[in-house]
Amino acid sequence: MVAQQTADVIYLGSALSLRGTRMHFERNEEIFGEGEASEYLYRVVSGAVRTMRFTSDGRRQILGFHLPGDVFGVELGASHSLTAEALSSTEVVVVRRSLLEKAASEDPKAALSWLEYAARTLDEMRDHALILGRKGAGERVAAFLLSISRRLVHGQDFDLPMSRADIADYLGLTIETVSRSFTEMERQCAIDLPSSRHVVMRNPSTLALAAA
Amino acid sequence: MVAQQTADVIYLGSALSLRGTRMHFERNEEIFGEGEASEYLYRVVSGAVRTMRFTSDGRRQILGFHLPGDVFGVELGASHSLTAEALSSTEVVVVRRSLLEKAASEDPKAALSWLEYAARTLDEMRDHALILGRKGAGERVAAFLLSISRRLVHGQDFDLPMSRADIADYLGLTIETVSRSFTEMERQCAIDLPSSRHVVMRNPSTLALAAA
DNA sequence: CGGGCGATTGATTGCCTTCAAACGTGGTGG
DNA sequence: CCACCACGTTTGAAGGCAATCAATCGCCCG
Repeated sequence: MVAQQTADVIYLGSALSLRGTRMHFERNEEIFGEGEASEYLYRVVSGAVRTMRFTSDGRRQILGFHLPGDVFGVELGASHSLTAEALSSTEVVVVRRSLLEKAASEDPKAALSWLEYAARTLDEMRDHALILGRKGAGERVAAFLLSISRRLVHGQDFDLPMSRADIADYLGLTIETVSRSFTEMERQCAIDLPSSRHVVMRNPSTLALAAA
Repeated sequence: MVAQQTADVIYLGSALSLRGTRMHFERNEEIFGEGEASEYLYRVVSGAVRTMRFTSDGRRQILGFHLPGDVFGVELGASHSLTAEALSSTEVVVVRRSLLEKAASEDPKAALSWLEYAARTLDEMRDHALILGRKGAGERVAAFLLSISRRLVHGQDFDLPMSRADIADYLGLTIETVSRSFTEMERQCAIDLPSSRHVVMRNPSTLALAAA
């Protein structure tokens, strides 16, 4: 089907698209590991992915969540600088890294599109550093919910693709603190939690205020 | 002098160099502000620079320190996404942004060099996010000292170009906690502090251990 | 010599973590 | 179909680490 093929493309920046093929990963399956040769870049079709880095003693910092439509795993160096795992059963499009390199080395527009993607990623990481360095637990969780709900576009309720542990490791908190923040926001009528993964945005402005 | 002119070049990545001119900034002087049109990119000749972002209520997160030789202020978008200030009397080379854009749009090698720079910056920011999200005060300060000493290349002692407040806002801590961490490391004979800005690395391996 | 600012040190508070237990839900096997 | 188990989540209690509040120190400059 044409529609199917249209979906199997990775758009990087505004002027670079690459045709790829489908792959599937199960929940918690590693897509690539830190230090591994980077053979492919990826786009999430369905499901979700976490990318992360570890301290020498095993503490985990999740650096990004990748939702349907998002591109991840793009490396300039020979090996991956992050580890990526599927949050749930996940469908991705993969494109050989060599195709990207070829396009970028032949066409400045392609290279600039790649750069566009890198710049956006960097900007997001800087915002995250601001959150990690200077915000309290409630502010972090509120900002997280706003960010995820915005990215999942739907109306005012959505399903979180990740566990409390994942959220905690993304926000530099513990599972318990994340859980308590959720409970507190429910008490303030900012959100509803009909189940632990399902969030209803009852009062986004309260949430925005809490995110400072 | 030829030597002087050689210094007035910004090297971005491995294959892109741009000739620029000198500018001078005083201590705490703003070099550019978040949201301002980005007209130039910069390289530190002498002195040092901090780049930072603020929360809506004014808390500051320093995202990077830029030491002699370092490039900063490179933007892809029309405006700066950070604020930059001189840490002390600072000499920089500035290059018009349009020159970079022209080079990158004409030559894929130039664009890839720019990308190389962006990728390195992103990688550093990810490491910093790991520190901010998952490390304790002592670990943060130890990692900071190791990083700065490595970048200042000299032997085993050096002058910190930034205040305790700057270090605190970089590491997501308070002035007092940074100060106490320094004192504690001195007590453990990992460093000496003949003055508050002068650090002697007495035992880098102890420091490396403390950085976990 | 005096003033001001940055750094250090001390005392106390408070937020988040840690430890612990109970709860709920989804999945499996009887 | 239901009982049971496992795992993720919530909730509670206690502790610890860094923040805050406060005072002193030391140094650079006028």
